[in-house]
Amino acid sequence: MIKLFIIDDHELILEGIYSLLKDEKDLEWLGTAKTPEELMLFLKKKTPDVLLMDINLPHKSGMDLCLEIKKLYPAIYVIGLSTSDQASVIRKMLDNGASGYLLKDALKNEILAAIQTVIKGRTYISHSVAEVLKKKASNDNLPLLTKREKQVLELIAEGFTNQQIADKLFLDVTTINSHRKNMLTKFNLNNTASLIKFALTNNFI
Amino acid sequence: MIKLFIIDDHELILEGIYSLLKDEKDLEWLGTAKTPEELMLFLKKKTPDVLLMDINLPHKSGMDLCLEIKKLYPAIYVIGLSTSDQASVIRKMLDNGASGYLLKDALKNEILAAIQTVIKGRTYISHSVAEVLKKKASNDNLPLLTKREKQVLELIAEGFTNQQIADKLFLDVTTINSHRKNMLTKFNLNNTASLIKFALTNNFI
DNA sequence: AAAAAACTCCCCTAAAAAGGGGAATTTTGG
DNA sequence: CCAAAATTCCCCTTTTTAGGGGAGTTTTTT
Repeated sequence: MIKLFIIDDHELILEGIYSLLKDEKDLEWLGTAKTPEELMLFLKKKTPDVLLMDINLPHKSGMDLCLEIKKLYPAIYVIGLSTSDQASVIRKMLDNGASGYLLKDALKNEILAAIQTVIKGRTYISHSVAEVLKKKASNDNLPLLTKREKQVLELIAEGFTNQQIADKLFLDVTTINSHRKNMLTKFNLNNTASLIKFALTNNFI
Repeated sequence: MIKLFIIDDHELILEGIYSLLKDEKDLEWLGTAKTPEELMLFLKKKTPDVLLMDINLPHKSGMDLCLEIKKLYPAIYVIGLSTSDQASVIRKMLDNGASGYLLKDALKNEILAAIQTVIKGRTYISHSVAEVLKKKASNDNLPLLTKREKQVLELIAEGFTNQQIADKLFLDVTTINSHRKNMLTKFNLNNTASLIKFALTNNFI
Protein backbone atom coordinates (compact mmCIF):
# COMPACT_ATOMS: atom_id res chain seq x y z
CA MET A 1 0.00 0.00 0.00
CA ILE A 2 1.40 3.31 -1.08
CA LYS A 3 0.38 6.14 1.18
CA LEU A 4 -0.65 9.11 -0.91
CA PHE A 5 -1.24 12.72 -0.02
CA ILE A 6 -2.21 15.60 -2.27
CA ILE A 7 -1.85 19.33 -1.94
CA ASP A 8 -3.60 21.63 -4.35
CA ASP A 9 -5.58 24.77 -3.76
CA HIS A 10 -8.19 23.83 -6.33
CA GLU A 11 -11.05 21.78 -5.02
CA LEU A 12 -11.74 20.44 -8.49
CA ILE A 13 -8.28 19.05 -8.94
CA LEU A 14 -8.42 17.38 -5.55
CA GLU A 15 -11.79 15.89 -6.46
CA GLY A 16 -10.51 14.84 -9.84
CA ILE A 17 -7.49 13.03 -8.54
CA TYR A 18 -9.46 11.45 -5.74
CA SER A 19 -12.08 10.28 -8.16
CA LEU A 20 -9.46 8.89 -10.49
CA LEU A 21 -7.51 7.03 -7.85
CA LYS A 22 -9.90 6.14 -5.07
CA ASP A 23 -10.53 2.63 -6.38
CA GLU A 24 -6.90 1.69 -6.74
CA LYS A 25 -6.22 -1.21 -4.43
CA ASP A 26 -2.56 -0.52 -3.73
CA LEU A 27 -3.07 3.14 -2.90
CA GLU A 28 -3.92 4.40 0.53
CA TRP A 29 -5.55 7.78 0.50
CA LEU A 30 -4.07 9.74 3.39
CA GLY A 31 -5.79 12.99 2.67
CA THR A 32 -5.60 16.33 0.98
CA ALA A 33 -4.56 19.86 1.79
CA LYS A 34 -5.27 23.17 0.18
CA THR A 35 -2.51 25.19 1.73
CA PRO A 36 1.12 24.65 2.70
CA GLU A 37 0.12 25.23 6.32
CA GLU A 38 -2.43 22.43 6.25
CA LEU A 39 0.14 20.18 4.70
CA MET A 40 2.82 20.92 7.27
CA LEU A 41 0.39 20.32 10.09
CA PHE A 42 -0.57 16.98 8.63
CA LEU A 43 3.01 15.89 8.11
CA LYS A 44 3.64 16.27 11.81
CA LYS A 45 1.20 13.44 12.38
CA LYS A 46 1.54 11.17 9.38
CA THR A 47 4.03 10.73 6.61
CA PRO A 48 2.92 9.82 3.11
CA ASP A 49 5.10 7.87 0.72
CA VAL A 50 4.17 10.01 -2.22
CA LEU A 51 3.10 13.64 -2.24
CA LEU A 52 1.35 15.05 -5.27
CA MET A 53 1.95 18.76 -5.21
CA ASP A 54 0.51 21.57 -7.25
CA ILE A 55 3.29 24.01 -7.90
CA ASN A 56 1.02 27.04 -8.25
CA LEU A 57 -0.01 27.45 -4.66
CA PRO A 58 -1.13 30.80 -3.39
CA HIS A 59 1.48 32.80 -1.49
CA LYS A 60 4.10 30.12 -1.94
CA SER A 61 5.59 28.47 -4.95
CA GLY A 62 5.59 24.71 -5.04
CA MET A 63 9.26 24.96 -5.88
CA ASP A 64 10.06 26.39 -2.49
CA LEU A 65 7.65 24.13 -0.69
CA CYS A 66 9.20 21.09 -2.29
CA LEU A 67 12.62 22.10 -1.07
CA GLU A 68 11.30 22.53 2.46
CA ILE A 69 9.57 19.20 2.49
CA LYS A 70 12.56 17.32 1.21
CA LYS A 71 14.67 18.93 3.90
CA LEU A 72 12.30 17.95 6.69
CA TYR A 73 11.06 14.65 5.28
CA PRO A 74 13.59 13.31 2.78
CA ALA A 75 11.74 10.01 2.54
CA ILE A 76 8.70 11.56 0.88
CA TYR A 77 8.66 11.31 -2.88
CA VAL A 78 7.30 14.49 -4.34
CA ILE A 79 5.57 14.64 -7.70
CA GLY A 80 5.05 18.12 -9.13
CA LEU A 81 1.76 18.90 -10.75
CA SER A 82 0.92 21.90 -12.85
CA THR A 83 -0.61 23.20 -16.00
CA SER A 84 2.59 24.99 -16.79
CA ASP A 85 4.96 23.37 -19.19
CA GLN A 86 7.69 25.87 -18.60
CA ALA A 87 10.97 24.07 -18.70
CA SER A 88 12.59 26.35 -16.18
CA VAL A 89 9.90 25.62 -13.64
CA ILE A 90 10.07 21.89 -14.18
CA ARG A 91 13.80 21.79 -13.89
CA LYS A 92 13.75 23.87 -10.76
CA MET A 93 11.25 21.49 -9.27
CA LEU A 94 13.47 18.51 -9.99
CA ASP A 95 16.47 20.39 -8.67
CA ASN A 96 14.56 20.97 -5.46
CA GLY A 97 14.12 17.29 -4.89
CA ALA A 98 10.97 16.36 -6.77
CA SER A 99 10.92 12.82 -8.09
CA GLY A 100 8.50 13.44 -10.88
CA TYR A 101 6.50 15.95 -12.80
CA LEU A 102 3.04 15.71 -14.27
CA LEU A 103 0.98 18.11 -16.29
CA LYS A 104 -2.61 18.49 -15.26
CA ASP A 105 -3.82 17.05 -18.52
CA ALA A 106 -2.29 13.75 -17.45
CA LEU A 107 -4.50 10.70 -17.73
CA LYS A 108 -5.12 8.16 -15.04
CA ASN A 109 -2.53 5.74 -16.28
CA GLU A 110 0.09 8.40 -16.30
CA ILE A 111 -0.55 9.37 -12.71
CA LEU A 112 -0.42 5.75 -11.63
CA ALA A 113 2.75 5.19 -13.61
CA ALA A 114 4.33 8.21 -11.99
CA ILE A 115 3.47 7.00 -8.51
CA GLN A 116 4.72 3.50 -9.18
CA THR A 117 7.93 4.86 -10.62
CA VAL A 118 8.89 7.31 -7.93
CA ILE A 119 8.13 4.85 -5.15
CA LYS A 120 10.96 2.77 -6.54
CA GLY A 121 13.25 5.71 -6.15
CA ARG A 122 13.35 6.54 -9.80
CA THR A 123 12.29 9.74 -11.51
CA TYR A 124 9.16 9.98 -13.56
CA ILE A 125 8.91 12.56 -16.28
CA SER A 126 5.76 12.40 -18.32
CA HIS A 127 5.92 12.19 -22.07
CA SER A 128 4.65 15.66 -22.66
CA VAL A 129 6.97 17.11 -20.05
CA ALA A 130 9.97 15.28 -21.43
CA GLU A 131 9.25 16.78 -24.80
CA VAL A 132 9.02 20.23 -23.35
CA LEU A 133 12.33 19.76 -21.61
CA LYS A 134 13.91 18.65 -24.82
CA LYS A 135 12.33 21.30 -26.99
CA LYS A 136 13.10 24.09 -24.63
CA ALA A 137 16.62 23.05 -23.95
CA SER A 138 17.62 26.49 -25.13
CA ASN A 139 15.08 28.09 -22.87
CA ASP A 140 16.66 26.24 -20.01
CA ASN A 141 20.03 27.68 -20.62
CA LEU A 142 18.49 30.91 -19.50
CA PRO A 143 20.53 32.06 -16.56
CA LEU A 144 18.10 32.07 -13.70
CA LEU A 145 17.86 34.83 -11.19
CA THR A 146 19.54 34.50 -7.85
CA LYS A 147 17.59 35.13 -4.68
CA ARG A 148 18.86 38.62 -4.30
CA GLU A 149 18.34 39.47 -7.92
CA LYS A 150 14.79 38.26 -7.79
CA GLN A 151 14.19 40.28 -4.67
CA VAL A 152 15.62 43.39 -6.25
CA LEU A 153 13.76 42.81 -9.48
CA GLU A 154 10.45 42.52 -7.70
CA LEU A 155 11.04 45.85 -6.04
CA ILE A 156 12.06 47.40 -9.33
CA ALA A 157 8.83 46.13 -10.86
CA GLU A 158 6.91 47.77 -8.07
CA GLY A 159 8.37 51.06 -9.09
CA PHE A 160 11.02 51.65 -6.48
CA THR A 161 14.24 53.38 -7.45
CA ASN A 162 17.66 51.97 -6.71
CA GLN A 163 17.98 54.26 -3.73
CA GLN A 164 14.63 53.24 -2.28
CA ILE A 165 15.46 49.59 -2.73
CA ALA A 166 18.82 50.07 -1.09
CA ASP A 167 17.11 51.65 1.90
CA LYS A 168 14.61 48.84 2.12
CA LEU A 169 17.25 46.12 2.03
CA PHE A 170 19.84 48.00 4.07
CA LEU A 171 22.31 47.92 1.22
CA ASP A 172 24.29 50.49 -0.66
CA VAL A 173 22.73 51.99 -3.72
CA THR A 174 25.67 50.86 -5.79
CA THR A 175 24.88 47.30 -4.87
CA ILE A 176 21.37 47.57 -6.19
CA ASN A 177 22.73 49.14 -9.30
CA SER A 178 25.13 46.24 -9.69
CA HIS A 179 22.32 43.74 -9.46
CA ARG A 180 20.28 45.67 -11.94
CA LYS A 181 23.16 45.84 -14.38
CA ASN A 182 23.94 42.17 -13.89
CA MET A 183 20.42 41.22 -14.77
CA LEU A 184 20.49 43.36 -17.88
CA THR A 185 23.76 41.76 -18.88
CA LYS A 186 22.78 38.18 -18.21
CA PHE A 187 19.60 38.48 -20.22
CA ASN A 188 21.20 40.67 -22.83
CA LEU A 189 18.75 43.52 -22.38
CA ASN A 190 19.37 47.22 -22.29
CA ASN A 191 16.84 48.79 -20.01
CA THR A 192 14.38 48.25 -17.21
CA ALA A 193 11.30 48.20 -19.39
CA SER A 194 12.45 45.19 -21.38
CA LEU A 195 13.74 43.54 -18.23
CA ILE A 196 10.35 43.77 -16.54
CA LYS A 197 8.58 42.51 -19.61
CA PHE A 198 11.02 39.65 -19.92
CA ALA A 199 10.71 38.72 -16.28
CA LEU A 200 6.94 38.81 -16.31
CA THR A 201 6.51 36.83 -19.49
CA ASN A 202 9.00 34.25 -18.26
CA ASN A 203 7.43 34.06 -14.81
CA PHE A 204 10.59 35.05 -13.03
CA ILE A 205 8.59 37.36 -10.83
CA MET B 1 -33.38 17.56 -15.66
CA ILE B 2 -30.74 20.04 -16.69
CA LYS B 3 -28.60 18.80 -19.53
CA LEU B 4 -24.98 19.54 -18.79
CA PHE B 5 -21.91 19.47 -20.97
CA ILE B 6 -18.35 20.32 -20.07
CA ILE B 7 -15.38 21.36 -22.11
CA ASP B 8 -11.94 21.46 -20.57
CA ASP B 9 -8.63 20.23 -21.85
CA HIS B 10 -7.60 18.92 -18.45
CA GLU B 11 -8.64 15.38 -17.71
CA LEU B 12 -8.42 16.05 -14.01
CA ILE B 13 -10.87 18.90 -14.09
CA LEU B 14 -13.32 16.86 -16.13
CA GLU B 15 -12.98 14.03 -13.64
CA GLY B 16 -13.34 16.40 -10.74
CA ILE B 17 -16.51 18.00 -11.97
CA TYR B 18 -17.94 14.66 -12.97
CA SER B 19 -17.15 13.23 -9.60
CA LEU B 20 -18.68 16.21 -7.85
CA LEU B 21 -21.88 16.26 -9.86
CA LYS B 22 -22.57 12.74 -11.02
CA ASP B 23 -24.95 11.97 -8.15
CA GLU B 24 -27.08 15.04 -8.60
CA LYS B 25 -30.57 13.91 -9.49
CA ASP B 26 -31.63 16.89 -11.53
CA LEU B 27 -28.53 16.94 -13.70
CA GLU B 28 -28.21 14.96 -16.86
CA TRP B 29 -24.63 14.35 -17.83
CA LEU B 30 -24.44 14.80 -21.58
CA GLY B 31 -20.71 14.38 -21.88
CA THR B 32 -17.38 16.10 -22.02
CA ALA B 33 -15.00 17.45 -24.61
CA LYS B 34 -11.36 18.32 -24.51
CA THR B 35 -11.18 20.49 -27.59
CA PRO B 36 -13.40 23.05 -29.32
CA GLU B 37 -13.63 20.70 -32.30
CA GLU B 38 -15.01 17.89 -30.18
CA LEU B 39 -17.50 20.29 -28.69
CA MET B 40 -18.72 21.61 -32.03
CA LEU B 41 -19.16 18.09 -33.35
CA PHE B 42 -21.19 17.16 -30.33
CA LEU B 43 -23.40 20.22 -30.53
CA LYS B 44 -24.51 19.19 -34.01
CA LYS B 45 -26.14 16.18 -32.44
CA LYS B 46 -27.32 17.29 -29.03
CA THR B 47 -27.78 20.59 -27.28
CA PRO B 48 -27.03 20.98 -23.60
CA ASP B 49 -28.84 23.48 -21.43
CA VAL B 50 -25.70 24.50 -19.62
CA LEU B 51 -22.14 24.44 -20.88
CA LEU B 52 -19.29 24.63 -18.43
CA MET B 53 -16.34 25.98 -20.32
CA ASP B 54 -12.71 26.30 -19.42
CA ILE B 55 -11.50 29.56 -20.83
CA ASN B 56 -7.89 28.47 -21.16
CA LEU B 57 -8.22 26.06 -24.03
CA PRO B 58 -5.29 25.28 -26.24
CA HIS B 59 -5.17 27.15 -29.52
CA LYS B 60 -8.37 29.01 -28.77
CA SER B 61 -9.47 31.25 -25.98
CA GLY B 62 -12.70 30.41 -24.24
CA MET B 63 -13.69 34.01 -24.79
CA ASP B 64 -13.81 33.52 -28.55
CA LEU B 65 -15.38 30.10 -28.30
CA CYS B 66 -18.12 31.47 -26.08
CA LEU B 67 -18.97 34.11 -28.65
CA GLU B 68 -19.18 31.47 -31.39
CA ILE B 69 -21.40 29.20 -29.37
CA LYS B 70 -23.79 31.93 -28.40
CA LYS B 71 -24.08 32.92 -32.05
CA LEU B 72 -24.86 29.38 -33.20
CA TYR B 73 -26.77 28.20 -30.15
CA PRO B 74 -28.14 31.18 -28.26
CA ALA B 75 -30.18 28.92 -25.99
CA ILE B 76 -27.12 27.40 -24.34
CA TYR B 77 -26.16 28.98 -21.08
CA VAL B 78 -22.40 29.20 -20.82
CA ILE B 79 -20.55 29.25 -17.53
CA GLY B 80 -16.91 30.27 -17.72
CA LEU B 81 -14.42 28.34 -15.67
CA SER B 82 -10.85 29.26 -14.99
CA THR B 83 -8.14 29.68 -12.43
CA SER B 84 -7.66 33.25 -13.49
CA ASP B 85 -9.30 35.96 -11.50
CA GLN B 86 -8.38 38.68 -13.93
CA ALA B 87 -11.20 41.14 -14.13
CA SER B 88 -10.60 41.89 -17.76
CA VAL B 89 -10.95 38.24 -18.72
CA ILE B 90 -14.08 37.77 -16.69
CA ARG B 91 -15.73 40.82 -18.07
CA LYS B 92 -14.83 39.86 -21.62
CA MET B 93 -16.39 36.49 -21.04
CA LEU B 94 -19.62 38.02 -19.82
CA ASP B 95 -19.57 40.48 -22.70
CA ASN B 96 -19.33 37.53 -25.04
CA GLY B 97 -22.50 36.03 -23.75
CA ALA B 98 -21.51 33.90 -20.79
CA SER B 99 -24.12 33.63 -18.08
CA GLY B 100 -21.77 32.89 -15.26
CA TYR B 101 -18.21 32.65 -14.14
CA LEU B 102 -16.59 30.25 -11.69
CA LEU B 103 -13.08 29.96 -10.42
CA LYS B 104 -11.63 26.49 -10.33
CA ASP B 105 -11.38 26.58 -6.58
CA ALA B 106 -15.17 26.63 -6.48
CA LEU B 107 -16.81 24.14 -4.20
CA LYS B 108 -19.61 21.80 -5.12
CA ASN B 109 -22.37 24.02 -3.84
CA GLU B 110 -21.11 26.90 -5.82
CA ILE B 111 -21.11 24.97 -9.06
CA LEU B 112 -24.62 23.77 -8.39
CA ALA B 113 -25.76 27.24 -7.49
CA ALA B 114 -24.28 28.58 -10.69
CA ILE B 115 -26.07 26.00 -12.80
CA GLN B 116 -29.39 26.57 -11.06
CA THR B 117 -29.03 30.31 -11.48
CA VAL B 118 -28.11 30.50 -15.13
CA ILE B 119 -30.83 28.03 -16.12
CA LYS B 120 -33.30 30.60 -14.90
CA GLY B 121 -31.79 33.10 -17.27
CA ARG B 122 -29.97 35.02 -14.60
CA THR B 123 -26.27 35.61 -14.27
CA TYR B 124 -24.19 33.85 -11.68
CA ILE B 125 -21.03 35.47 -10.45
CA SER B 126 -19.28 33.58 -7.71
CA HIS B 127 -18.39 35.32 -4.49
CA SER B 128 -14.71 35.37 -5.16
CA VAL B 129 -15.21 36.57 -8.70
CA ALA B 130 -17.64 39.25 -7.65
CA GLU B 131 -15.06 40.53 -5.24
CA VAL B 132 -12.48 40.68 -7.94
CA LEU B 133 -14.83 42.58 -10.19
CA LYS B 134 -15.70 44.96 -7.40
CA LYS B 135 -12.16 45.43 -6.25
CA LYS B 136 -11.17 46.11 -9.79
CA ALA B 137 -14.18 48.26 -10.47
CA SER B 138 -11.67 50.99 -10.46
CA ASN B 139 -9.85 48.85 -12.94
CA ASP B 140 -12.72 49.18 -15.32
CA ASN B 141 -12.85 52.88 -14.88
CA LEU B 142 -9.18 52.85 -15.60
CA PRO B 143 -8.49 55.38 -18.25
CA LEU B 144 -7.65 53.11 -21.11
CA LEU B 145 -4.74 53.66 -23.38
CA THR B 146 -5.25 55.49 -26.61
CA LYS B 147 -4.02 53.93 -29.82
CA ARG B 148 -0.90 55.97 -29.91
CA GLU B 149 -0.15 55.39 -26.26
CA LYS B 150 -0.54 51.67 -26.66
CA GLN B 151 1.73 51.73 -29.67
CA VAL B 152 4.35 53.70 -27.78
CA LEU B 153 4.01 51.53 -24.70
CA GLU B 154 4.57 48.37 -26.69
CA LEU B 155 7.77 49.79 -28.07
CA ILE B 156 8.86 50.89 -24.61
CA ALA B 157 8.25 47.36 -23.36
CA GLU B 158 10.45 46.06 -26.13
CA GLY B 159 13.27 48.12 -24.78
CA PHE B 160 13.39 51.05 -27.17
CA THR B 161 14.28 54.49 -25.89
CA ASN B 162 12.19 57.56 -26.57
CA GLN B 163 14.54 58.58 -29.34
CA GLN B 164 14.38 55.20 -31.05
CA ILE B 165 10.61 55.16 -30.83
CA ALA B 166 10.43 58.66 -32.24
CA ASP B 167 12.53 57.56 -35.20
CA LYS B 168 10.35 54.52 -35.76
CA LEU B 169 7.12 56.47 -35.73
CA PHE B 170 8.49 59.56 -37.49
CA LEU B 171 7.67 61.74 -34.54
CA ASP B 172 9.62 64.10 -32.37
CA VAL B 173 11.26 62.68 -29.29
CA THR B 174 9.39 65.16 -27.15
CA THR B 175 6.14 63.70 -28.39
CA ILE B 176 7.11 60.24 -27.25
CA ASN B 177 8.15 61.68 -23.96
CA SER B 178 4.78 63.34 -23.63
CA HIS B 179 2.97 60.07 -24.21
CA ARG B 180 5.19 58.36 -21.69
CA LYS B 181 4.56 61.01 -19.10
CA ASN B 182 0.85 61.00 -19.82
CA MET B 183 0.67 57.29 -19.18
CA LEU B 184 2.55 57.62 -15.92
CA THR B 185 0.22 60.39 -14.85
CA LYS B 186 -3.02 58.69 -15.82
CA PHE B 187 -2.12 55.51 -13.99
CA ASN B 188 -0.50 57.37 -11.14
CA LEU B 189 2.84 55.65 -11.52
CA ASN B 190 6.30 57.05 -11.32
CA ASN B 191 8.51 55.11 -13.61
CA THR B 192 8.72 52.80 -16.56
CA ALA B 193 9.23 49.62 -14.58
CA SER B 194 5.93 49.93 -12.76
CA LEU B 195 4.23 51.04 -15.95
CA ILE B 196 5.31 47.92 -17.80
CA LYS B 197 4.31 45.68 -14.94
CA PHE B 198 0.98 47.40 -14.68
CA ALA B 199 0.35 47.16 -18.39
CA LEU B 200 1.26 43.50 -18.56
CA THR B 201 -0.72 42.41 -15.55
CA ASN B 202 -3.73 44.33 -16.82
CA ASN B 203 -3.39 43.02 -20.34
CA PHE B 204 -3.01 46.43 -21.86
CA ILE B 205 -0.22 45.14 -24.01
C1' DA C 1 -20.82 73.47 -34.87
C1' DA C 2 -18.92 73.32 -30.45
C1' DA C 3 -16.61 70.83 -26.91
C1' DA C 4 -13.67 67.27 -25.57
C1' DA C 5 -10.10 64.29 -26.30
C1' DA C 6 -6.10 62.94 -28.67
C1' DC C 7 -1.94 64.13 -30.74
C1' DT C 8 1.84 66.84 -31.58
C1' DC C 9 5.85 69.78 -30.34
C1' DC C 10 8.52 72.92 -27.26
C1' DC C 11 11.00 74.77 -23.01
C1' DC C 12 13.58 73.72 -18.69
C1' DT C 13 15.97 71.04 -14.66
C1' DA C 14 16.83 67.27 -11.69
C1' DA C 15 16.89 62.49 -10.91
C1' DA C 16 17.68 58.04 -12.29
C1' DA C 17 19.50 54.50 -15.02
C1' DA C 18 22.92 52.57 -18.24
C1' DG C 19 27.52 51.40 -19.39
C1' DG C 20 32.30 50.84 -18.34
C1' DG C 21 35.43 49.42 -15.29
C1' DG C 22 37.36 47.00 -10.58
C1' DA C 23 37.60 44.45 -6.20
C1' DA C 24 36.75 42.44 -1.56
C1' DT C 25 33.84 39.38 1.18
C1' DT C 26 30.45 35.64 1.91
C1' DT C 27 27.99 31.60 0.59
C1' DT C 28 27.46 27.54 -1.77
C1' DG C 29 28.63 23.22 -3.96
C1' DG C 30 31.59 19.58 -4.88
C1' DC D 1 39.16 22.48 1.78
C1' DC D 2 38.94 24.69 -2.58
C1' DA D 3 36.70 26.72 -6.36
C1' DA D 4 32.85 28.88 -8.10
C1' DA D 5 29.14 31.72 -7.54
C1' DA D 6 26.87 35.22 -5.20
C1' DT D 7 26.92 39.37 -2.83
C1' DT D 8 28.64 43.57 -1.65
C1' DC D 9 30.78 48.12 -2.50
C1' DC D 10 33.51 51.60 -5.20
C1' DC D 11 34.97 54.70 -9.16
C1' DC D 12 33.66 57.24 -13.43
C1' DT D 13 30.75 59.32 -17.57
C1' DT D 14 26.92 59.56 -20.63
C1' DT D 15 22.31 58.66 -21.75
C1' DT D 16 17.72 58.45 -20.58
C1' DT D 17 13.82 59.35 -17.95
C1' DA D 18 10.87 62.06 -14.78
C1' DG D 19 8.69 66.17 -13.51
C1' DG D 20 7.20 70.87 -14.18
C1' DG D 21 5.39 73.73 -17.22
C1' DG D 22 2.91 75.42 -21.99
C1' DA D 23 0.62 75.45 -26.54
C1' DG D 24 -1.03 74.56 -31.26
C1' DT D 25 -3.34 71.18 -34.37
C1' DT D 26 -6.14 67.39 -35.54
C1' DT D 27 -9.67 64.02 -34.53
C1' DT D 28 -13.60 62.38 -32.21
C1' DT D 29 -17.75 62.87 -29.71
C1' DT D 30 -21.83 65.12 -28.39
